[in-house]
Amino acid sequence: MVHVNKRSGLKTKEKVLGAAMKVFSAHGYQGASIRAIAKAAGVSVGGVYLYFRNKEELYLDLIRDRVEEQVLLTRETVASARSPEDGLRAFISRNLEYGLNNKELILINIREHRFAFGREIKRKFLRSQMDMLTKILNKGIAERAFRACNTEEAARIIIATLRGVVLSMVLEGESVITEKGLGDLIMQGLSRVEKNDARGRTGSRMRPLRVLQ
Amino acid sequence: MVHVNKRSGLKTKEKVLGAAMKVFSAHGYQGASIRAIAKAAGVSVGGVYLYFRNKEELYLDLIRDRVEEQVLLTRETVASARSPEDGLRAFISRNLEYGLNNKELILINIREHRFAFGREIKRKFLRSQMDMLTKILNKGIAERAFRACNTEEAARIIIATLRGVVLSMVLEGESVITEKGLGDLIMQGLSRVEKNDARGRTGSRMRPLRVLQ
Amino acid sequence: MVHVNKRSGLKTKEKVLGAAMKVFSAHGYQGASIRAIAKAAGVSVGGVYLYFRNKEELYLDLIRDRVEEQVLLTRETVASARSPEDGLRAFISRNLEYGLNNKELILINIREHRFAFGREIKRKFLRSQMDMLTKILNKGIAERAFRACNTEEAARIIIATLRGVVLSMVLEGESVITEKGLGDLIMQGLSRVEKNDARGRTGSRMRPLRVLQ
Amino acid sequence: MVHVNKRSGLKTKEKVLGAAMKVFSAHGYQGASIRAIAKAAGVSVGGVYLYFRNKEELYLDLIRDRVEEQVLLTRETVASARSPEDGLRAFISRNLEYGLNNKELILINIREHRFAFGREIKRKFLRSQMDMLTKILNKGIAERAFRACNTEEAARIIIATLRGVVLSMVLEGESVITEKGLGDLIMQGLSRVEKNDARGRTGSRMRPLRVLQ
DNA sequence: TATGAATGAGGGTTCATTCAT
DNA sequence: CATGAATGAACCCTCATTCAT
Repeated sequence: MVHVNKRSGLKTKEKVLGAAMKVFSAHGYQGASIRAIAKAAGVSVGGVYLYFRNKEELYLDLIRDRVEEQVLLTRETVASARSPEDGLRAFISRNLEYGLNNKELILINIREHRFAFGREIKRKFLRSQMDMLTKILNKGIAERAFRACNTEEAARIIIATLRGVVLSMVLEGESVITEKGLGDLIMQGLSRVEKNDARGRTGSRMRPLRVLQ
Repeated sequence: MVHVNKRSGLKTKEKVLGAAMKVFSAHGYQGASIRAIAKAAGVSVGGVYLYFRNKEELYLDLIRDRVEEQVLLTRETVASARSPEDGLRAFISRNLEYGLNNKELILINIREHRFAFGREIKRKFLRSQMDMLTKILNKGIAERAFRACNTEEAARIIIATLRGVVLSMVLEGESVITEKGLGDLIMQGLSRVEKNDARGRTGSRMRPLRVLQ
Repeated sequence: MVHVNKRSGLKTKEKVLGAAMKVFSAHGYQGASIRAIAKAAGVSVGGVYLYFRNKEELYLDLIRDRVEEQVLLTRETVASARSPEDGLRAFISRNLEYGLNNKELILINIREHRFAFGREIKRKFLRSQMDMLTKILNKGIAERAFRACNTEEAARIIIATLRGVVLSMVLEGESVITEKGLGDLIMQGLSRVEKNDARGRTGSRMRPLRVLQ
Repeated sequence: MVHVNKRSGLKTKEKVLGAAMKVFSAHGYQGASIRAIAKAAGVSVGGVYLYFRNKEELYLDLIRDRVEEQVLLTRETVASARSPEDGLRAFISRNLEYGLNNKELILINIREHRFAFGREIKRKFLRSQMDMLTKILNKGIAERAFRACNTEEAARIIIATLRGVVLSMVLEGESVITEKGLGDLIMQGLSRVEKNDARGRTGSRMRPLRVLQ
């Protein structure tokens, strides 16, 4: 049962990575025990340490691969878009798809935010996402497909929204939100009134935020 | 024989709750040790167990209080809105404010999602939020202030968006997103084209999501 | 069984120290497990860590106390000697006695020599021994009780001899060597020939040491 | 089917023994890992087990060889001495030399004294040393070169002294002690007074040892 | 012969929980 | 009510040993 195939080394490493993904996402970094990961992988405890120097490195290996893959896929998807709107929809679509296919990773990323060791990877990922998105928005505004707005802010909001939606899907098993509904809301908003009324909104109540301390 | 207000009983419990909030949010559920919480509260280890049966119950007490408070505040805020749009903006505002004032709780809630014991509380909270929001949306559509749409879906998206935005603020120290920018995007969307074109969007590329397995 | 007495804290610490002495000397630093020490002390594993931050500190605490005690006792013993010869015999006597009463410590000290953390303590101990001894020797030579010799070297040899003898007693359960026999040999040597023949020895074969490399 | 000298079998065994000596002496028995020994020997982990059933046996093989060699060398050296005093000096010289050339072994022998498996080897070694020495002493006394004394005790003391001196050299990097100084002290002692005063010493203070328990 | 991936017992250490005081 | 010493299971990690190749 030990000689899965001649490259059993690689096989084991992958088994461990797969199990780690499951266990990390289910119990968090701290809550995940190497024992549990090893058991889930059908490997001995020592076996895990054959391929990863320690728990931290196993965790890092895990997220690094997935994040890089996602960056590449998104870039490629967006590049083949025919128009800014198409690009934005593709961006949304790709992110939703990615989130649904990597639920565990989403959770891990959010839950372990305080770990210095994962920070760098996440920062780079966020920056790459922001870059793609602002490019799309700027192009859309230039082509008069999108209304003028603070593209930095809009990009942030869209990314945050995607994160929130994916999170809902992961945490609550959300099934109501559709790709189209989300795209439509981001494109058209809720308001029924004619566009070009940027002034109008100021009329509504705008309570200042009260942040304690 | 409970001496509720002998100046000591309640006091200690509150000291512990306050300390627990700090420690849980700083180190996560697993990373927080009872010892650390007790020390932060200026109480003995045993003292903690005088008011909470165990770590889990302490955690539950913690989130229950805050969640209930938030539900009440939101309800009240929304109730005093003069129009659906006002109500929606107030809802957004209140949630952002709450998130900023309860960063730790946000994190804890997301990070410890796997705990069966927290599920119920969160479910009730989500339902209450959804109820308020769909009411606002339905009223807005009826009053022809909002365009027709799947209110259930829209409400979910808005709640997810708020969660995502708060998360960005907490995790990345996000400072670009403003309450107005967020409100505007939700109200008007990005598109510059005239409204009343619900059919139009279909023209854009709509890749079906590929979800693995 | 937990409340040995009101100062059970101190009691436990001492139980652990006693057990540690036994286990460390029996199995060496590396070979001694905290589990074994705890068991020998009749204490739980966690109990050990209540009084010592870690294994290293436990070990250090152990040797520090004993070494200091020995230094003081020796100093006192030597101080009350009436003559250099008396002083030397007292020094020898005290060291033998100490060695026999602290067999474990002797072993530990020798066996764990490579540990940086014990070095300082031992160095200070050796220096204090050397100081006392050279003082005795110098005085003896000045008083013409001892023959002229390199006191530094002689002191070293005597200390080494004591260490070797104690070691024999500890390792082989040596019982042939007596305090008197040892003292006599150090005082008079083996030779039957008259003294004042420092030149004579050169006659004997003196092969130079061949140290490899 | 043992292929003793197929240029490989013996070679590997020796490489391992050499590496083991280095690693054992540097880290002690417990601190030495088979992995480290294998690496130092340029051999695979499994390769070690081809020639030694386990760690213990590797250790035993190691000390056995060296000890036997030392016994032979000493015997030979002593045999060629022209007088008892020459023989004693040669014995001392040989032991010092051996100690300096086998520092690791010295340490290992002392540190791992608890191993039942090493006991026998050491016992035989000690007996052989004692035999040689008492023979020299008895002959010296018979020839009236040495003063009358308990030869068993004197031999023990001398062996212990040699062990102590070598230990000092190994542990503290002792460089003060010379072969001549040591020989002189053993031959002549410290005392300046005329010899043939075996009765005299009784005058000095002779505190009885107080051994606890 | 020789390799090195794999195993799992055991190492040091932490921490939720209990309970005598 | 309050304390904190004590417990022991569980954590991460190492390493002697085995065995398919």
